[in-house]
Amino acid sequence: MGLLGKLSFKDQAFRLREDAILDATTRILSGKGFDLMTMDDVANAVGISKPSLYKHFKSKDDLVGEAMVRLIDGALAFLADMPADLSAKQKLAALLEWALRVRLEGGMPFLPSTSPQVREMLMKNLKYVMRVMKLNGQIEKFITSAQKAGDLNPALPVDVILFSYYSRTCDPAVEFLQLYSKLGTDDIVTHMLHVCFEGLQA
Amino acid sequence: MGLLGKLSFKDQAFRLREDAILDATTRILSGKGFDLMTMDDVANAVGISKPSLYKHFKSKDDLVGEAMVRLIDGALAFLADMPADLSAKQKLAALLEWALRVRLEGGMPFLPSTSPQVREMLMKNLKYVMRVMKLNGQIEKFITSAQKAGDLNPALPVDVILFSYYSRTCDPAVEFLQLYSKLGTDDIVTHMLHVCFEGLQA
DNA sequence: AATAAAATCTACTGATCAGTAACTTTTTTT
DNA sequence: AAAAAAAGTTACTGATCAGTAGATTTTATT
Repeated sequence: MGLLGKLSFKDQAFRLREDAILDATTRILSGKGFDLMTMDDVANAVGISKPSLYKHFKSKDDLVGEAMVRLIDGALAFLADMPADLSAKQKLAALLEWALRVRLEGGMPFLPSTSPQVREMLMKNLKYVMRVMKLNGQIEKFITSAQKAGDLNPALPVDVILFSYYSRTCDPAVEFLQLYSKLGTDDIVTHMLHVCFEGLQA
Repeated sequence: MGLLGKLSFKDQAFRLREDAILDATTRILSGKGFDLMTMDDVANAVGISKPSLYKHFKSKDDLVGEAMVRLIDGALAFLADMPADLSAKQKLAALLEWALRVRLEGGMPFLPSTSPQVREMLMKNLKYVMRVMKLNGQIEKFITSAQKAGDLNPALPVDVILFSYYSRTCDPAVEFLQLYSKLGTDDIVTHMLHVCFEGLQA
């Protein structure tokens, strides 16, 4: 065991701490957003000093970028594990449900921020950009397949469906229903899926 | 004319400047959001010094509150001017279209922010709260009427429709389509209206 | 056990920002 | 025309924050 065992344990502790930092970051980001989140918030939430964060991440931007990368990796993993026999529309619905449940448990959306500043920051993060392009590619493929299969409206441009779909993954109605209505998680998810695909009309 | 005329002109100049401040605030809020908007930003945009803003508004919160009040007054005025013969669903569609066009011209959404900090700030502004309640009341009335008329899905809770509807007035897909697609304003509006009421399905 | 290296922390720096004090300019009043 | 008041500005204050320097503690090595 000797030397190698001790080194491996130390690496594991480092990674565990890094995960704790990313978990805390995710929670604080979803509650406060990028601009109001401070490095002291994150450090306090983990129970370490702020400069210790810099052992793991070069800067606040780096930290947030990694948290976003982890989130998108989660979505990509979810897609990779999806049963192959689902239709493209069912896959889109399953991913939307996954994203909604992540959010209802305190996670955060993976739509690129509408804030130009945050978007610009994330666009400098190659790891993030590559993952977003991969995820986009997959979702676009589902959309065009579902349009061909007659499950999604073929008269709507792919862009319109893509951006609307992303927007439904972080629909603020979710937060409002959670805060102000008596609906439980399952009902919220069910209604949100319905509104996304069927709209509001009768 | 004498004294009264001069006073009235001075008051008018004061109000013109106040409107210019609110216009600048609206533009900057829609681009940067509340947290990143600074009083210096607003002052520079108007062409006056920062302390001069405090002749009109007590604080940053007061300024932003008034900008939001003005926006909701705009929506209420739009509703008041609506032809009486439109169905409830048509009224909802017309208001959504109005809101989307305001946003496409650089204005900002009137959905209460999902940021707890901004929400809390606005909840302290009685002028704002009263107007939101009035607007909510009217929109809820349209929703229940449209459900009864069979135009909106009666199986969806009013809350779900209300919050989803509000969310569609500030759908981030609009910004993304504006930035990244070749669609013009009218097409964006048309598609967004369609997605809101009919959803994404075929 | 003593020393060196690594890790973590407290205290600090420089930049930013809301709001204010003091100064200057403009307008009004006498 | 001179004085007073009002309006507007420059310069300032205190608080906050990302990131860092130096001090302290912990761990590893001899």
